This record gives sequence, C-alpha cells and structure tokens, in this order.
Amino acid sequence: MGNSTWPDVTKLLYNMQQSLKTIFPNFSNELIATIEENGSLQDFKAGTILMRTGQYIKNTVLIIKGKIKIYREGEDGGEFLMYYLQPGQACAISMICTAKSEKSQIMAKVVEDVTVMMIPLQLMDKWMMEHRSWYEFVIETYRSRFEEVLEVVDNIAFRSMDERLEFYLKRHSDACGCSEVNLSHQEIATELNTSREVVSRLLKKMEQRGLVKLNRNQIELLK
Amino acid sequence: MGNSTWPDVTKLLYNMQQSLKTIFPNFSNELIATIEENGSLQDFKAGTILMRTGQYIKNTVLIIKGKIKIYREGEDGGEFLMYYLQPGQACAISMICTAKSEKSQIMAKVVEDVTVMMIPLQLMDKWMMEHRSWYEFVIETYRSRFEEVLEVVDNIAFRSMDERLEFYLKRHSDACGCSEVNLSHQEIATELNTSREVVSRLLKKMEQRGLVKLNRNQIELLK
DNA sequence: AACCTACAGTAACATTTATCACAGAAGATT
DNA sequence: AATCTTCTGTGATAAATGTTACTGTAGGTT
Repeated sequence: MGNSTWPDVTKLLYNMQQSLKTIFPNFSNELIATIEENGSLQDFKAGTILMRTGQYIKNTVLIIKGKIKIYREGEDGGEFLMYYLQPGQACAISMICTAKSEKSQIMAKVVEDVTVMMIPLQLMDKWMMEHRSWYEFVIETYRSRFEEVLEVVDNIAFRSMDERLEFYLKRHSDACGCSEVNLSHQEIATELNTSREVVSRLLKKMEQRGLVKLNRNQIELLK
Repeated sequence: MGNSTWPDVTKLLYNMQQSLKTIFPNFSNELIATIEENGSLQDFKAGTILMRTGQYIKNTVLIIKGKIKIYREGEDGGEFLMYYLQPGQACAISMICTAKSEKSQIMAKVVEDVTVMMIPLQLMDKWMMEHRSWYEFVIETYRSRFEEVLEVVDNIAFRSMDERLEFYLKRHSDACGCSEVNLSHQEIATELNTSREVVSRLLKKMEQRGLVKLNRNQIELLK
C-alpha cells in the first residue's frame, strides 16, 4: 500500500478513522480510537471460509467492506443460507460465542472480497461496560440477527419452495444492489437445501410468468 | 394467601429471596434484593397468551415456576412451536425488544400455570451496567435462545416430518419430565405446521416400530 | 474443427406430504 | 340408553418435492 513515509501513514490512519465513523456512525469517537488501537484489520478473498461449524471463536468480526454469507450446515454436508452480513454489521454468533468462548454453530463464507476488523474476545466483553455506543451496537446486533433467523424459520416453516426461491432471489439482489443474480442453479439449490432440477423447474415457471429472464449463470429479475 | 400479620409477610419475603436464589443461582445477593424491590410477581393460568405477535413489549419476563411455549405465528394462523421456557430462564425476545421497545416477533403461551417476575424495561437496561451477574445472565440468555432457534432451523431445513415428530415428542417429555405426552394429534400437527392425518399416520408407524404406545389424548414414549 | 466440461432443460418415476372422505371408538351430555 | 362431540384410523387421491436418466448447449481448451 504505497510507501511508508510518516505523512502517508498518518493520512491512512486518519482516513481509516473517518471511514469507520462513516460505516459505524453510532460509535463514539473514543470507541473508534480504541478499535483502531486494539483491533486488527484483515482482508479476505471471496470464497474464503471465515468460520467453520464447531470451531472455537477467538474474535468478534466487524464488517468494513465486502459481503459474507452465514450458513447453517447439515450433517450430510448441506449448506443452508441464513443471512448476509454487510458493512456496518457484525457477526452476532461471534459475539455470543465469544462471551463464553464457545464453539461456532454456523459457517461464514466470504462472497465478495472483505475487509474486517477483528476484535479479541476479552475486549469485546470489556467494552460493554466502558463504551455505551458499543453496548448499544452489540444489543442491536443481537436483536437484528435474531429477527433475521426468525424470518428464516418463517420461510421454511410456512412457505413452499417457489415462494422461498423468490425470496432468495430478491434478497440476493438486495444484497448486491443489482437485478442480476450470477449463480448457477446448482449453487442456489444447495443454499435452499433442495435439488438443482427443482430450482430449474421453478425458475422456468417464473420465466413463463414474466418474473425473470434466464441466461447461463445468470438470472435477471424483471419485477 | 394466609393472613397478613407482620411475621408472615417477613417470612414470605425471606422465602421468596431464598427461592429466587435457588432458581437463579448465579444472581448476586444485591441483584436478587433489587429484583425483589422492583420486579412484580405475577401468576398466569395455563392457556394464557402472555405475549402476542406485533404487541409492544414493556417488561422482561423471568420464569419462576411453570412452563411457557414460544411460537412463531404464520400469516394463515399457524402456530409453529419454537421452544420452551422453564424456571430459571427468561424470554430472550422480551429482552431484545425491550432494549428498543420494539414489537414482539413471537407469541408466548402458558402451558403449565406459571409465576413470572416482570422487570420494567428501563431497569433491564440499567442493571446491565450495575450488576455483573445480570449482564452475564442476559448474554447467556441470548446465546442459548439463539442456539435453540438454530436447532429449529436445522430441524425444518434438513429433516423430514417423521424425524421432526420424534424430536417434538422427545422435547415435550424432557420439558414435562415424564414419558407421557397428553396432547391430541391435532394439537401436535398445529405446532409442527402439518395436518392431523400426517401425525396420526406417522405415530402409527412409530407404534409399529415399538417406539410409542398410543392412547386417546396420550402418547406414551417407550424408548 | 474436435473435444471437454459445466450448465441447463426436461421427461419419467419415486417419495413425501397434503387433502378429502368417511367410519369407528372413547368420552361427555341428556 | 340414546345422543353428541371429539379424537383417531385409514383409504383414495392430489400436489409438491426428490431422484434418475438423458439431451442439448455454451464456452473454454487442445
């Protein structure tokens, strides 16, 4: 990242604080400075598994840039998509498990190159008492992730596969901010825990209804 | 509840503190005294709906005695069972929503006469900073309820109805501490979001496999 | 061009779950 | 006892989903 003369480093640091403030607008300035000081910034390429089921968790993960998908793994190797994590969010599981250094119940995969801030577990807990804005962020993270999982329960408990597929596509396009889903039918099937043929059939029906246009490795959402 | 001469009231108070200490062994003595002072003890009969979907939440609920079932409601009126709350536990949703005074995402029904301690929302938040043992209890509540919901996702995402039914019966008998399930097939079907006929058929198969004995309004678990 | 591989489409069939229809059994009520 | 209601069992059928097998096509590789 460029040369390392003092002015540049200072500038980078300044920019970092500015960007943290932008991504986490509710964090106090002291908290941001503390995060700067104690957290470690790391990059991961798309495809990286950030956390595996059964692994012990040593850090709380704040998303600065990029996207992560959170999966629940089945015994047979299924990878059921639960939700996305985006900049400004944090992994609730990593917070919850961190507090007791428990095993992860989920799998986290990078789907768009990410920059994350890793916070060591002792600090995560310590800051709860010291920084009101951290406390509120953690509680809000619990709340919103819990709600998201409840929505997942809704989908699989009350809805049929065609509705779940529509929801899946909509959420994908919301997450990437575009109307093209660049995934193969097989990938979608895996994340919905169904088979490729079922996804192909349902997509074809959606195309006939005028909801999508199907291309190779791409689904365009029309409505 | 008996007469109201001073000695009796003192004794009751003493007993209450003792029993709180037994049910919530990790609470500090100061915390228990604070709860005594600020919380309000209430009884509800089996069948009472303690909390409805969409309702605003004004209290955090600690279970002292009895049992509560937590449901996710479908748009069509389905009542999908998520988990049980038992003495020593608290409603995670009431904590999470309380913090922001949000709407409830779930429905809570008393299934065995309960005594609960209602904690006003401002205190729930305030105590987080003042009582370490309260803080730890709240975090542990989030963690264990989150895990429980993840297990629900597992069940509906990866398992078929016969496995889910077995799981349902096992959990029921764990909760009531006996091997008889005193529910009609219709009630079970509703909580699994399936139909009565399916439950009847699957139970019959389980009986043929020697897993249960079927009586009217009762299922005995044999293994 | 010839070949290879991953992806997509689809028919046929199996399995699971849902729905409809009806009958009988257990309890409750009169 | 006669009646009524609720619960349970079960066959027939429908609908949704899963599986197998095969085909074609797009794009990359040789």
